[in-house]
This record gives sequence, structure tokens and C-alpha cells, in this order.
Amino acid sequence: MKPDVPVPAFQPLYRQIKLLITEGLENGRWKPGESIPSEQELARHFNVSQGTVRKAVNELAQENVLVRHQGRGTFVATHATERTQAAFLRIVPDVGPIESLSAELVDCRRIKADAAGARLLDIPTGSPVLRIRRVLAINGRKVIFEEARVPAGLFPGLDSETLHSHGCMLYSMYESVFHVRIVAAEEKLKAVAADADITSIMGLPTASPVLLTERVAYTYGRRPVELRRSYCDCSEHHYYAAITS
Amino acid sequence: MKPDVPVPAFQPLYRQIKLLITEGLENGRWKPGESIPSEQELARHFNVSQGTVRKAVNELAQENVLVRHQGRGTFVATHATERTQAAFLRIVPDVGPIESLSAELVDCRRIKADAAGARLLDIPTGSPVLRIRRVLAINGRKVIFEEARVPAGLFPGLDSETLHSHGCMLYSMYESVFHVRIVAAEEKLKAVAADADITSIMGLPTASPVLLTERVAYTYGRRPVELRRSYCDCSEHHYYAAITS
DNA sequence: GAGTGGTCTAGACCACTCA
DNA sequence: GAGTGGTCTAGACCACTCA
Repeated sequence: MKPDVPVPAFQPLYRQIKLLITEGLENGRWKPGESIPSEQELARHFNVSQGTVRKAVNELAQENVLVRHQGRGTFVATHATERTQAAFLRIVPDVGPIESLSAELVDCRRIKADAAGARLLDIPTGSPVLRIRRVLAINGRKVIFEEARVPAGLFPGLDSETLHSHGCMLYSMYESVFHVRIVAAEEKLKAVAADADITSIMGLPTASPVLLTERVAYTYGRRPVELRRSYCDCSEHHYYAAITS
Repeated sequence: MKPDVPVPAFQPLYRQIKLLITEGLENGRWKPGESIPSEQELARHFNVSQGTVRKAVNELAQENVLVRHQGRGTFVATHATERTQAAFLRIVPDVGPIESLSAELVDCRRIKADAAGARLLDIPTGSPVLRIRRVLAINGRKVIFEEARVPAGLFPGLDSETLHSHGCMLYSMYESVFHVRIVAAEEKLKAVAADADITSIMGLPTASPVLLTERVAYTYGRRPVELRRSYCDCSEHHYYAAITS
């Protein structure tokens, strides 16, 4: 019993089902925050057993693309809610929890992709890119200065006003306004001496050591859609990582 | 059908099986690098279905405590092989792969646990702790200075000679000599200015920014067994992290 | 009480490994 | 060819949610 839709060969059935579900997410068939059909329904629709659907959904849930709720259903993950707002933020206070998180826009400009950035974003060098710079405050204290770059083509009409009206929270705005959902990211961290721009914005002594994080963020299908450089003042905050392996 | 061994209540069967398997790993019933019994055998032994064993083993495999090999069996993960030697190292060169990794011992001393360290290691303040300091070189270049602290009681007789005879590779030595297997860790990262000790050992300019990583490493059952502070020269290397959520 | 996901079983067949 | 883990099915019952 195979689903009656063309799928790549040499894949276990449940991977094919996973791909089909991912396609439904990509093309907006099921939207962030909404529920997808029940396992039983999906099994009937794809003409496979519930166990096979379950295995596909489990993998997507583990990748935080879907969220399961026993008794309620399975939902498309979202950056829109308070709780999932900062799911990608790895900076935490040395003591105590994050009680508030706010962002202040520095500027938003249209620039041209340089060679390195274009390669990472998989777009032509020189194509239009939006550069968004902001300062993040944790519990009222300015901690992070960051610069994000995204292909302008994916975010038509994005400007300072769009940013202000969303409190300058990027991933929830990407998702709700432009239907671009961030599902994974890779980060490279370095300790560097802050340059004058950064020390003046953050109110730090000249050449303070700051934690530089370079991120590539991906949407469904591991397509890169954002580059980000963050500079974190580590005097009362740190980057948290858990290792299993 | 329940296993005929006392287990905590209110746990799904497969979690109870998982605990029983973990106990077998802890008490050395199955040793790192060895294979555990097949799913069929475990299912017979615990008197549950193969599917339930499979679910328990899957979770342990995902936590990198066990390693599955189709057609060969399921093996206890180990730090002893070349490939798994540096499974916890997150520092990589900015360009190119890690071709060689070597460690040079600075010193190994017996000290007393300070209050903060004792709390993290869950031992009494003032109890004996071994402090191991070493320099890690990646592709022949000194990149990381680090200091590890472990409860002396867990590592009887550990000294410079033990370290030298294992090339100063800690986790494989913990495992093969002292039967302490590291299975998980938490890390906090900060950018700091290097002090004189570090700049002289690493050959860096005064007060260079370095990446400080503070690690707590855990053995089975999430029992903390090592604290570590690493200082990384980030001029040609970075810390790599993947984010999913 | 109907519907959801979570657990558990039993059994089939497949892909891979190794003697 | 025997033994291993990997996939898939079908069906049962449970825990949780919500009207």
C-alpha cells in the first residue's frame, strides 16, 4: 500500500509520509499554530497504517516542526506565542530566569549581498538584502547587539514600520507577516574585542571582550533564509548549550 | 506482563525497561564497546514484547548511550575509539576539518573542593578533588587551555603517569581505567579577557579575548562527575552549535 | 462520550552482517 | 543461512481533553 502521490524512491514509507507532511507545511496547507489532521485521518488519506504516520509525525515533533498534545491533537509549531517567542535565544542571565525580553530597532536598510553572505543564503552576489540591526534587552538590561540579513525577495515591503509594529521580534514577524517559518539554525561562536560601534551602542569600555555568534537560520527543507551576527555582553549573561553524544 | 524485578510505579513499561538496561550499564554488566543482548533476548528476559524493548533502546540510542548497527547488534557507546574520542569537543577550525588532536599535561594536583564546585559535583565542601590542567592542540596548533576537576574518590590512584599513558585524553581514560562513562554535559560560554597565566601558556597578547567554557559533565543517571573550565583562542577556531527548536 | 495522542502486543517481511 | 536491527501492519487498551 503506497500513497497515491509521486514520491522519491528508496525511502522508507514513513520518510515519504514525512516529506508529504512537510510539503503541506511549506505550502501553507496547515499554518503555524493550527492543528494538522489526526493520525487516523492522515493514515486513511495516505493509505498507510497509523503506526507509519506516527513515526513520521514523531520525527517532525522531535525536530520541533510539529508539537503533539495528548488528547488535543498535533499542531504546527509557531514563534507567535509568548512561550515560543525566544526558542532560538541561547543567551541567559548568570542568575535568575528571563523575566522580560524586549528589542529596540537600530536601523533597517536595503543593501547588496556580499559574496560570502550570498553563498550562505544561496542567492546571487549583489542581489538585494535587508539588513536589520537591533539591540536586545533581557530583564530591562541591554545585552545583545545584532545584525540580521535576509533576502529582500522573501520579505516584500518589510521596513522599519513592520518591525515596530511587531516589537522588533523577528521570527514571529517573519512567520505571521511573510509566511517564512524558521525551524533550525547553526551557530558559530567566538570571543572577540568589541569595535567602537558596538561599545558605544552597548555602553561598554573600549575593546571589551564580547561573544560573537554567527547564525545561519533555516526554513523547511533546510533552506537558508537569514544570516545573523550577534554581539553579547557577557558580564552578567552567558550562552547555554547542552551536549548529548 | 510486567518484568519480574521491582521498578518505580507510574512509568510506562518501556521506561522501566530503559531504567533496567541503564542499571546494567552502570553496574558494568555490559561494558563500553561491547554489545548488549539482541532485542529478542531482552524481550524474553524482561517478559515484554520486542516493540517495547525497541522503544527503550531507541531512547538510549538517541541519548548516545547505546549505538545501533543494523545486522550486527546494539553496542554500549564508548570514548575509546578514534571516532568517538572527541565527541564532546565543540571547538573546530574556521577552515578545514580536525585532522589531529593532541593534549599536553600542564599539571595534576590534589586540592580541596571549594563551595561552588562541591555543590555542582554534589560532594561535601573541602573533600578531595583532582585538578587536571592541560593544553589541547588541534592540527598541531595550541588552541585550548583547560582545567578539569573531578572527585578524587571516583578516580583512585589517578596521577600524571596515568594521564601520560593515555595521551592525556580524559574521557577515554575515565572510562577504560576507572569505569566512569561520561554521557552528557552542560556548558556555559562567555567571552572574557585572558589573564596572565593563560596568555603565557597559549602565547597570546595580554588580555586577549578568549572563549571561556564552563562544563558540568554527567555519567549515567545524570550524576555530575567532572567540572571543566576551558579557555579557547578564537583567532582561527570557533565553537559550533546546532539549534533545533 | 467522542476524539485525540500514548503505550503495548504480535507477527510479517526486509536489509544488512558475518561465518 | 542464521541472526541482527529496521519497517510496517492491525488491533487493543489507556490517559487526556473538551463539549
